[in-house]
Amino acid sequence: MVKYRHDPLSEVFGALADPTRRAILARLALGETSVGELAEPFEMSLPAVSKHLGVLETAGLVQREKQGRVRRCQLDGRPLEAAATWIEHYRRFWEARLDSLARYLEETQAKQPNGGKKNGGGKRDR
Amino acid sequence: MVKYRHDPLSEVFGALADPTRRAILARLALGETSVGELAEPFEMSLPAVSKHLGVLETAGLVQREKQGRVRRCQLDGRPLEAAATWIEHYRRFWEARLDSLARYLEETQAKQPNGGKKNGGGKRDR
DNA sequence: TTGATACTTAACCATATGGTTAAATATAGA
DNA sequence: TCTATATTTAACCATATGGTTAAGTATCAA
Repeated sequence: MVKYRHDPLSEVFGALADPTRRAILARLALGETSVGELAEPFEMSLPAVSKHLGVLETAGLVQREKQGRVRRCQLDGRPLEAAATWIEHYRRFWEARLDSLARYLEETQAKQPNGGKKNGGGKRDR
Repeated sequence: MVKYRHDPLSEVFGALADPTRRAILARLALGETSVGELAEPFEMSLPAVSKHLGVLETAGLVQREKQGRVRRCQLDGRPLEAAATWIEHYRRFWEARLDSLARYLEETQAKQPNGGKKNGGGKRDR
């Protein structure tokens, strides 16, 4: 159907949306390794890990470099920056709305000495 | 095949891995709206938007609340926190490795007055 | 009660994703 | 040159995703 030309942000978030790939990044954060070494702790075939590496690579999070018959993989954290920026932006937005709600509640309480309760002494339904 | 019980982090990152859904969150950051209002700017059917909202809702990023025949949708930024924390962790790791590389290069340059070049005056191939 | 409005659910389709095994490729080493 | 090692590519499968249209449900309003 091809709805959008793969945008970088979607690729990065998509790459992070899998526990195996996050584990691979976790391992790679400790230092570079070969594909085989990387695949060893996982209960899946080597081709499966190789595919995950492919996803991480097209997202720009991993670089594979051929050294003899071994491929050394290393983390590239740069694409995480855009992702972090995006998240932080909306997180801040949301927190700002929370803050304004808190301010509103404080003001309401300041004006209504009963503690801000609406419908102060009325009957409650259950 | 069902490989893992949907973990929250994968759901959040998966929800963010689509431009339509990110646009929905962007709209919702400005304040709550109905589903119809939310769907209006998108070139897709209402059911499609409703499905996207479903994805965002199961990721905990959006809450839908029935008010009469209208559904008010609002952003919930809380799940973004875990996502931001995860990303920041690995970003820092990567930056730390960059820093230690930079330190290494500086040290190398300090010891080798030729500017840190290996193979100082030798022939270059190619 | 009847109809319009605001959605959601169902059924369907094409493509993507995540896995498998088997075969291909490239290089190191005997 | 032959063989073992490291990894990718190919072919395949089941399920997930992102979209569609059509039908269903709930509520407001005449």
